[in-house]
Amino acid sequence: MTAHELAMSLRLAYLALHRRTDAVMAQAGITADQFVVLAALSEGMTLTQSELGERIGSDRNTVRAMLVLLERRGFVERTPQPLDRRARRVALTKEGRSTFRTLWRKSDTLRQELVTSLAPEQTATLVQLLRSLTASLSPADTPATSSP
Amino acid sequence: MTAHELAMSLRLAYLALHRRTDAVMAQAGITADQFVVLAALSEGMTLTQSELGERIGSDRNTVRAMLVLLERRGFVERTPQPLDRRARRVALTKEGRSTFRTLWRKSDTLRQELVTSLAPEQTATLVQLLRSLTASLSPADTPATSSP
DNA sequence: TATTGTTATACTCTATAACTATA
DNA sequence: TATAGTTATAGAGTATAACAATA
Repeated sequence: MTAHELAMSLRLAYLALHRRTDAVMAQAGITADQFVVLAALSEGMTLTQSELGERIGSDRNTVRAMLVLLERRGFVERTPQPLDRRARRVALTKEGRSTFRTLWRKSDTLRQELVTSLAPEQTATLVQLLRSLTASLSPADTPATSSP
Repeated sequence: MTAHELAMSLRLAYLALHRRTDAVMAQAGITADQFVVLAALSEGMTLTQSELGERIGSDRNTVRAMLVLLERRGFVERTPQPLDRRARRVALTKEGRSTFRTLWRKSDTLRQELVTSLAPEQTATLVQLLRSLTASLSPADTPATSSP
């Protein structure tokens, strides 16, 4: 099994999931990526835009573009962070929370489908392997690694 | 381990790989997705645009857009398929093959990095799990499945 | 009738670079 | 000096819909 086959299977799995997610989220006029933002914000605490970007794997410019769209729709709000006035805390609005709950419910079948062919330990294994993959690919690795 | 955590780890792994691939391919002025097209075409036989789309997980309009860009660069050529004159066979040009070989070589380190933290059986397991994931998400599953 | 590919069009995500303001 | 976010800009990938040619 080659690294290239791994790359391709990763691509095909991600794109399939992304399309199916898009199809569900389109009901509310948002995209799969925007749903990822809502989901990240729904997990309790508020985040700065940078922190949000780190969580969802998008850079600050991309994050801003998505937030502007979501703000326009009334799903998120950004308030100045008192402690560090360069930063802005991002949070779901009441409407954002409500919309997210609805979309979460409507995507329930999809999440079930996703793990339907996997035993519980297989899901755990898969997540673990994917995370170690992501760690291997962190940009800081690239330069000739020499640590004493 | 929840389905949502699986979805997120899949997203983060794919995006990390995509970015790293983009960085390598930028040397030749192409994108990670265009490299995927070249790789698919390099595997020997020529494909129709539809077949190509199926392999790389993109729809026919997207495929066309990418092929137009690659054709403009002189990396691929499309010739009428005699047997079915609606279709067009896509193939790498000489320059396309040469460029692909160079890029393949330059992305060697990246592929090594990708599997560096994985034992060989783990890579095989991962590919197998990802494929079964993709299969679970095939769009035909969605409607209330009732087959006699 | 169904399929392959094209045309026209639009939108989101993505990224770079230069900038402001805060730290 | 470095960081958080913005502005301006551009490009790629994506998708939908209507269409032509062919099967």
